[in-house]
Amino acid sequence: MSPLRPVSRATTAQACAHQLRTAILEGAYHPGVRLPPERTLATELGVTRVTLRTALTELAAQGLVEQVQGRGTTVLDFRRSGSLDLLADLGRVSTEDPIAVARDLLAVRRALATTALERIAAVHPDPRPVAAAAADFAALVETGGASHPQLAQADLAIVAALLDATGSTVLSMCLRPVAHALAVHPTLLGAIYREPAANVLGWAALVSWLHAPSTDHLPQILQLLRQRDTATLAALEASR
Amino acid sequence: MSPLRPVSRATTAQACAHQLRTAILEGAYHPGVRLPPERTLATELGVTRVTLRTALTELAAQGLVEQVQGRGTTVLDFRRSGSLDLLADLGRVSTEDPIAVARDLLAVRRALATTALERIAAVHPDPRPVAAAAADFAALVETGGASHPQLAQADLAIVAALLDATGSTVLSMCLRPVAHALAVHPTLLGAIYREPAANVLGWAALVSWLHAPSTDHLPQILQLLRQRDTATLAALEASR
DNA sequence: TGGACAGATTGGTATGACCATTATACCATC
DNA sequence: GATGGTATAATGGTCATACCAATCTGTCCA
Repeated sequence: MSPLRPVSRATTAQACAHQLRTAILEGAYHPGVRLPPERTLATELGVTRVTLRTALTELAAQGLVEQVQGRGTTVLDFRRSGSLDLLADLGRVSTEDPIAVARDLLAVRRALATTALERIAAVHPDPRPVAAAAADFAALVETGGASHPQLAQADLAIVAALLDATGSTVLSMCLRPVAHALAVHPTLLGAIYREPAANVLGWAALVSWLHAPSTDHLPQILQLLRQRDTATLAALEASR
Repeated sequence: MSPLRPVSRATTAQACAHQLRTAILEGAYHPGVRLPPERTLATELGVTRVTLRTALTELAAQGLVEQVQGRGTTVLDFRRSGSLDLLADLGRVSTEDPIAVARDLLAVRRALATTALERIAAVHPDPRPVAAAAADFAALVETGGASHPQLAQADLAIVAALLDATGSTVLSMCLRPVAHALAVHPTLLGAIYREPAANVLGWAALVSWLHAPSTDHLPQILQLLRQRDTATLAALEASR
């Protein structure tokens, strides 16, 4: 695998959106307060009003602000109306306890994974895509030089294959942002891939189950998952 | 509760976004294909390019399209990158089996509710906000004249109170859009509120558990939840 | 007290222009 | 034949300015 990644070319509007988003998530603007008028914000950020509005439209789509003509732009409570994409930013925000965020992300992932596996046991899908993705992950670990983000990327690919196997649009859309948030959580990756060989074993167990999925053997898989999550959290707590 | 709701005043850009969004969800534009150029779309929709761009920015934020300068606007696979807000639209889309969507929404809700209740059992939060919301719901049912959307609204309020009780930002953000999607699912409401008294009893059981939350009695609550979900699905299947 | 009106504030839309990136075809070089 | 450079067109990103539309606020008057 090449060590090169596509360079990221954020537009001006996305830079504005990023700055405003972190400001809101950090609590610089509390829910209910009004943002400065667009004309003011635009000059403060050194962009045109059109560009700023592009950024604000993005924030509105993410449920961070609400715009109404004549009144202004109001900050919303992202706990109530925020999009799940924000989970990825939540780990970086100083107002949230990163370990609590990690704990809840793991718990949600486990809950949804349980549902996904029950679904798989009911439909008996083709296990090969998942097996292939798991093999990629194992190969990546074997080489040894893979960075944590690279491992996370390969991990996400397995999850994606697993979700495709369920054939459920709803499950895919729910679980994927959670997995992504885990993969970009700043302090979590080290704990998750502390012992990559264990991750490989975990996936291997899942893949072998996948070849003859039954709800009978499901508890063992889930037990393994829970053990790994608690171990991850313990490592996280220890490194605090 | 007043029967009046704030009137919706969609802007021109939101109308454009709505039209494009349903077109994509319906499959008029498949993932990977390019949308017509902005200048063309704008004239077709009878709006300025600025307004159209506002709509496209919203779609991009929802993970439906990707814009890159010089190349064009590409349709994405919303199963892979779509925001959870789209779940609410998914029930209306003809390409998805509404009953399958309902089944998965209920399953996800149950899985996340389980996690939330485990969390509540650990922290013993103040049960009064949830009890108050449940009382509102019961009162609404008692009057008899409440419409299904009104009941759904009151139901959402209970879920919101429950999520606030967990104190978990992640859980709130994950479960709320699912609950909202259930509340606006076109064919589901009738099945859910077929026997509103049963809903009241279910919430009452939850509230009483909430006063002395323990993981020991949790399975009974969850069993009740599962029974109600299967009954709802059965009613849905029967009315097909 | 309450309603009507005027003005200021603020977000929404329209025009027109120009910049930056991408894709494509063509050509020169090796 | 493959590689790399270059011109050109297509397309999204940004800018500047103006005006429309909804909301808020204060004032005045009945």
